[in-house]
Amino acid sequence: MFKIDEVARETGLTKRTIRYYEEIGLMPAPERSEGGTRQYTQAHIEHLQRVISARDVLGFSLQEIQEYMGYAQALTGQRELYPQIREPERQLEKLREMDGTLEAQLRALEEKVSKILAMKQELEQFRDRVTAGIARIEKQEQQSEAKITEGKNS
Amino acid sequence: MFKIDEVARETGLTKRTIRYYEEIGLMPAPERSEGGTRQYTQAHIEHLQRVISARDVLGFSLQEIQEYMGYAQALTGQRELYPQIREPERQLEKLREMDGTLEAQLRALEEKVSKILAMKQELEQFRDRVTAGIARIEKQEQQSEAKITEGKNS
DNA sequence: TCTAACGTTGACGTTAACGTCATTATGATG
DNA sequence: CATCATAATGACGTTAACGTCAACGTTAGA
Repeated sequence: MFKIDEVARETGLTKRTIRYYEEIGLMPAPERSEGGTRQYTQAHIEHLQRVISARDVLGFSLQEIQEYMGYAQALTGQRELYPQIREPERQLEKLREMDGTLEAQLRALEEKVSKILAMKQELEQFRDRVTAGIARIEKQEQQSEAKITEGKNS
Repeated sequence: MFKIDEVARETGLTKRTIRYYEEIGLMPAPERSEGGTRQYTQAHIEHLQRVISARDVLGFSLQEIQEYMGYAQALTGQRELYPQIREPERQLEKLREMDGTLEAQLRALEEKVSKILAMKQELEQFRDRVTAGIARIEKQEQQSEAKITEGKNS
């Protein structure tokens, strides 16, 4: 059981942000002590770390993260795969909807990866030019040093 | 030569956004007609597309994109690799600084890619569970259909 | 040349994602 | 049990990234 300040230290978020994420439903509300103090578990911390990852890495808005986390929660089994619907027809419908959403998200991720890789290549090319420039100048300096030494020796 | 509305259509940005990007220095100010109308070139459009890519794919803030674009511009040769500095010492210093920044950015990109791939794997696992669920229900429905047919035949 | 459609420049509005008080309650500690 | 660091709540403030509206100038076509 952690208090909010420990969670803040663990995750790097501020206390305000943690409460805010709870407020907008981005994280499950933790249990409270008798007096009302929030008591977090390890699961809350992990949840937050996934949120942070999605926020920073994917640049998702917090709303988008909510959708994403819906699936992630279901995946980790914290929530049932699909709610208790009796009619197989409705179940199928729901599952197919989820399948479609997931496919779309996967495609989006793939596109992001390929775009990032393209940028990475550009940066690498540029870095190569920079390192080549460094080598060139260093060589020139060596040569002028050599000349100075030569001059001394003559 | 394009007018702002065409650029907007090409890039998917709004006119307001295009002017805003110019205002904050995120894109080079285009030439103006005698009357003051902005006249964009193909280069401007390409520039904007790179900005969009960095914004959407990397989730960079516009400020971060400015730094990134600084290097990208240098890379495409639109700006000199490094300004006309005469002293090789200062040149070296500048180049090494760029090298450091580039290395850092490359590491950041690599981390992003690996995190995205991790998320992708999770989503794929989940999708597999969903498709399995779909298959299971479809099979059940087939079986009950078969029973009905059997009942008819008896 | 006249006009409708488009462009420009302010200037204020908006939303997301928090930051920053102030006030009041809680809880571990000597 | 007194006290002092923490926690909670509420409310207002802030910043980035545009949206929107008004007032006015520009341009291309009949």
